[in-house]
Amino acid sequence: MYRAATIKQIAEALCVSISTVSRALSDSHEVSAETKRIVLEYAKKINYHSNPIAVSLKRGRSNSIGVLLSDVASSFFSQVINGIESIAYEKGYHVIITQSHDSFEREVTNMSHLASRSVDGILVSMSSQTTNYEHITSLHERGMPIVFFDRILDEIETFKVTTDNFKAAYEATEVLLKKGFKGIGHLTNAPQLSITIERLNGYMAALKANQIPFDERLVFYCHEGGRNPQEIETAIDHYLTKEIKADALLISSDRISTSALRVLKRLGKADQLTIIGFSNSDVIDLLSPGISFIRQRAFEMGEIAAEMLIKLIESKYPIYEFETKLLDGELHWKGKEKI
Amino acid sequence: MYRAATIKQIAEALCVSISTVSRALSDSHEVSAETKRIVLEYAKKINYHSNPIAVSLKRGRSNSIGVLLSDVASSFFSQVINGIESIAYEKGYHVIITQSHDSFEREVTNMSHLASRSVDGILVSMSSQTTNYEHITSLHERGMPIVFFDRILDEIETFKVTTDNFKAAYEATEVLLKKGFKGIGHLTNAPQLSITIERLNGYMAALKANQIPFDERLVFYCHEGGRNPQEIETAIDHYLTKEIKADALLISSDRISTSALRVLKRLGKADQLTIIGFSNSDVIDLLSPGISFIRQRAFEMGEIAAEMLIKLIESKYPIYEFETKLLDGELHWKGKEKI
DNA sequence: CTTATTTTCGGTAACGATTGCGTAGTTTTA
DNA sequence: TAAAACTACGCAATCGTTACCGAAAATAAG
Repeated sequence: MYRAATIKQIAEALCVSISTVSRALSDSHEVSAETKRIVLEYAKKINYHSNPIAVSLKRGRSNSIGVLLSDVASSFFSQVINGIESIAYEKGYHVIITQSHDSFEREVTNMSHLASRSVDGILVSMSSQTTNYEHITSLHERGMPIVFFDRILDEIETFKVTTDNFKAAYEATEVLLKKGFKGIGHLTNAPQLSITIERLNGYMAALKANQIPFDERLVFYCHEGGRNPQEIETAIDHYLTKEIKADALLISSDRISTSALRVLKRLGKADQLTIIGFSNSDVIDLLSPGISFIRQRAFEMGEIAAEMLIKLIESKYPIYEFETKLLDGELHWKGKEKI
Repeated sequence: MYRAATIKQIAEALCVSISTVSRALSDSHEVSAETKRIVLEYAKKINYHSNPIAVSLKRGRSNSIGVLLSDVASSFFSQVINGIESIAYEKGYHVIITQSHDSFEREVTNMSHLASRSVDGILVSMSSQTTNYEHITSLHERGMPIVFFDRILDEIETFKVTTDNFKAAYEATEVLLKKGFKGIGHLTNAPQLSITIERLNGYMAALKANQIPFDERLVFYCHEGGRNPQEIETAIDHYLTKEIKADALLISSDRISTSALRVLKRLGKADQLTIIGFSNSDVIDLLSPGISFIRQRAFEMGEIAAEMLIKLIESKYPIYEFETKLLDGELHWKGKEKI
């Protein structure tokens, strides 16, 4: 088996002490220029690289950050990861990805797994099933740096970054109203998620601003976030019943948007419901019938989250001032006016 | 700052030696049942978790695997990651993701970054720009377990898993021929990639089997893999010229397929070229005009790759028999017949 | 030419866990 | 009852690195 070179080997070969080698390699002023040169030269010759595990043990830091999200195989989250990775790479951190698949149990085990793996900090986007935050608060209280992105948690005071969901949902609803739609349904995610609440509020505010009474039958929650196709079928059936009188839908997630469109197409009723959905799919513009969408600045969100976390990790003094950064969604209207 | 509990603390609290605590925790027979009970109980009480960094240093293994691929924000690769992560999680490994963005330099630096991070093994899908394999062979020769997936490398003898690209391209070409298309173009990736070569061979073999002479003007390589939209524009322009007489395209990647479709739609010539493309997008069925596609078993590929790598890592004896596993692509025909 | 001060380096104790070896104390065997 | 064997535990080295402390040289100050 392959054994890497160590400073001990260098020390023995050059007849100097281990300390001197260590200092020479870290360019300490406590070692002469000549000795440095010799050590560096020999280190390069035998292809020495410091053992990061030993350094981690010594320093109590691993230079890696954990990411906890529901699913990597989603256009939104994979773009976020891309952003996270770009910053982490730049600052010399490793990214360790774990998926909850929106399961509470997996979120809890992943969380403790990451903690026991001594990551220096964790980026979290909540699972939609989570209603108990004990696993996060306890870790946070014991000093683990945590930054929330997308699906954030009000209960914990720290840095957060998410889309301005209120505004995005408000604007989307308003567009639909301006285009003449009367019965705007809101098909959304699990009710406990921050993004669900924010978007619902934006939706309701837009209705109110336009003197449209809120009808709670027009709101449908997908507790499984659209993982279960049956859920979407039920939702669409619901909106297509005569009493509801929905003519447009504001849909709160990528998966639900596309699933809903699929169901409508299969039923041959795609023209009955105009969809505007949150989506970061890179082929959304090619869909037919074209659906309008709100694109989130996912890559940027990943970058900002990673920057916030690294700032938290590397701060010499405890931080008490936290920011919640809101990113604007980009609304793309592709539909027709309601006649 | 948060400090985790250590066996030393347990030892002091219970007035036993560190060795005893360590043995009790690992359920050694050299410690009495009573002592074990006391230690385990106390460990649980103070929420003790062994420090994996210390264990890694001692054991010379980190229980983490590195992944090197071009881009996480792609439906195919994100599904592969999903598969990798599911196996790794199950077997107690961490997954460290790095992206080359198809840049040779990033591939080299990521590779050495992963190696110096002492991952126990690496899963590699080659960058499309890579033509020099020194950074991989040298690491492999020094004993680093490496498994290739998707874009594999013949030069290195190890486990590999990829789609049966020859067969998939052969079948796709044959379907087009059976449907009556005469001028089948092949719009593909960078020429040095294994998948490019295999697919080209499948394409050519299908032509030959149907007595169609091969016309090299019908093959167009996207050296940047479609990252540059201009590349696709040029390609489509090329296929739309009269001399070429292409009426269908076999496209070798997800990004190129959708970009090509976008260009065609913009030109209003989507009906002139029937597309069949490799794609793992989960909304490909909703596109219009509908394009036919070959779906790769991405999740399964990730699972298999991770299993192979962990087998390699945990094998007590050196392995000399390697397998290259080929997964069938799933062909979905959505087009019309050529009149 | 002494006495300070600086430069340069070595010894050694951590970091947290594992493990071979030694050894009391107990039990088994002859 | 004495020798042998076993049980249950402690000591200390080790993994590769860093950092504190001390101490020879080398230089500067008086």
